[in-house]
Amino acid sequence: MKQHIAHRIQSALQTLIEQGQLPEDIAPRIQVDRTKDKSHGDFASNVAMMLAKPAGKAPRAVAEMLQPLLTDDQIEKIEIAGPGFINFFVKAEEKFAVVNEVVEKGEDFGRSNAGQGASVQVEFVSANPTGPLHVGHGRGAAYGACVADLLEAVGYDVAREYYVNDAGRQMDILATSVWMRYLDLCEVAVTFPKNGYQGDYIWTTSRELLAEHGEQFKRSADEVMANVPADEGEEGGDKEAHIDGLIENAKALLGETDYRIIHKAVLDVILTDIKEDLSEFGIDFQNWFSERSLFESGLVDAAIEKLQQKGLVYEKGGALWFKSTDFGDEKDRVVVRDNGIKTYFASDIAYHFNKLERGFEKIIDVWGADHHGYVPRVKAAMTAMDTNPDALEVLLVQFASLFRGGEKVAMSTRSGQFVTLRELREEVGTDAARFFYVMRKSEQHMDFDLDLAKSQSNENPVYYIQYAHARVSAVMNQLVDKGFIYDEAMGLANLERLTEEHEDTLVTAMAKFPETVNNAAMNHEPHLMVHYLRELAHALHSYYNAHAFIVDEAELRNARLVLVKAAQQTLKNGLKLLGVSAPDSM
RNA sequence: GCGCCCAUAGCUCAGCUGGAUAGAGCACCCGCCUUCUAAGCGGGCGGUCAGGGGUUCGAAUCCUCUUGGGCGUGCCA
Repeated sequence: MKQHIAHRIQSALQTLIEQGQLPEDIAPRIQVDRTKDKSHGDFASNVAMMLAKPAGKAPRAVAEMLQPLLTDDQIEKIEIAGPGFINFFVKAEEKFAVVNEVVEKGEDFGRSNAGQGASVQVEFVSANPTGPLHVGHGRGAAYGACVADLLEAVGYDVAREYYVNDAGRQMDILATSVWMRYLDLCEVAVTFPKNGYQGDYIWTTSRELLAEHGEQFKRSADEVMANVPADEGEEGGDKEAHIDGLIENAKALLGETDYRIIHKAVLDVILTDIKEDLSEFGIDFQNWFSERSLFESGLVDAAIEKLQQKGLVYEKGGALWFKSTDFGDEKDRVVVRDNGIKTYFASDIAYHFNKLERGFEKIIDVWGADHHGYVPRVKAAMTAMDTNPDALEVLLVQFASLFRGGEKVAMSTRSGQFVTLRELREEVGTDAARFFYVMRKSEQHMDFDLDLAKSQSNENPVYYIQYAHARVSAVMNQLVDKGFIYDEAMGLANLERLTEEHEDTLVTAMAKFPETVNNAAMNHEPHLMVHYLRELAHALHSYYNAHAFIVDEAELRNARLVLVKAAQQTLKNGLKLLGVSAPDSM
């Protein structure tokens, strides 16, 4: 409808230009908006005001020239109001046509082909596999999932990917932590390093290793501790040097093969847990991309080599630097450290190059906002690698703080003192968690109120929307109890019987759904869907309170029922996009 | 210091790419269940859109400065 009106205005302007009533060189952006106030009709355009100056006429005069040219069989009336707005009142039968559309399309209502099948990769969560996901990861997970689902709904070919940081020092610390626990189980007298990973999953893995491999990895305490610098807390101790010493010994004593078994064992345990956790959270990835695979397949070396050939790499202080300043970064960045270890950034160069090599037209990375400084250097690398940096869009998600009883829940990743995503789901439920995480604009800091998310009351916004959905189901049950049979065809044939104000409001809200999906998808803003659904639910609740649906007269009854069922379907489709269930009873 | 983000009702936040009288929810006050679920509905209270300047028919929205917060600024990931 919006586009239809825009076209009408376009052709009306053309006519006026041909008649010489408007200068030829005007090319306004035709803007048609939904009105906020019903007295302003259904749609309004500001073209007259935009054209006032170039046309050398008063806005209202321009509007009056346009008005007679805009009449249409879908428009009830056109008014000129305020400073020069042209207000369009759409005919009721046009407005109610959306009910037919919803009935026809069902769960596809709201979907479109705006993306035209373009392939998009959305990479999100990508938390280091060094432990279970915690609530901090939850927001990125929920947000990324919604962005991906929304893009899919508007016709993009979406691939969800989790980048597994399974290479590097943190993983070595993890593997060594497991080994130390394993040694403890073997009754070797070793002290667990201060910088090691705590947590049950470390013990679990070490027990599994012992069960499966016996004492294959057992070494004496003297061997394990040989030449290892003192740990923190001891005299002259340094926890970093200490753990690095242990890692070195672990690799030397166990050999590549056995060390890898432990490394892989703990990685498998953690990844399995993360996958299960996310799946229960309603999020499934098409691909889990291993950072290690980038090294093993030589892609990291190839990327560095490519930069070298282009003269974009130099050596300084024993390290290898990438001249990212040539591409707008603040300073050059190290890709290979003086100890020969490649940086995380080096694998990221290869990774982003590889993403585009795989044929994605657009790649989206969802990162924590604390990584925002990282964006320029990745884009610089993409340019240097002869790939288009504009193909990458980085979406930043601010942290969420948990509040319980009005108090901020203190969290630190140190020594397992954090609330896990699983605990959160168990405490507030998946629906509330998904909903709360995307309720706020992603780049906004947010306070996650546990008590509110948990509360089974009117204070909880999730229930408000779910309740509206359930209510319609309750009405349909009631219908059967009263001995009526729902007749959809009769309802659709009698939509003109729906003349109440509440019915107009409801149907108008429903008509906004497709554009809301499109808006939320294109702008990567799932919170728009949250706000929309609240509005739709409100329209339904108000209608419910004002009018009985199950009336004696069959035509009116079925017309009302088909309307509320369409509203229910719309609520369901919207909730689905947020990963929230649509219950039939509560 | 430099860079990025943010500031709207008592609280938590919307405000679509510049539009008409700045909106919700919660909290608070007043009403509505013999009628389809009251996890609901209706009404009320509540604002110098952080502050100054600018752009124009029109600014919460765009530009600029100030103030006040958050984050980043590693041969960490």
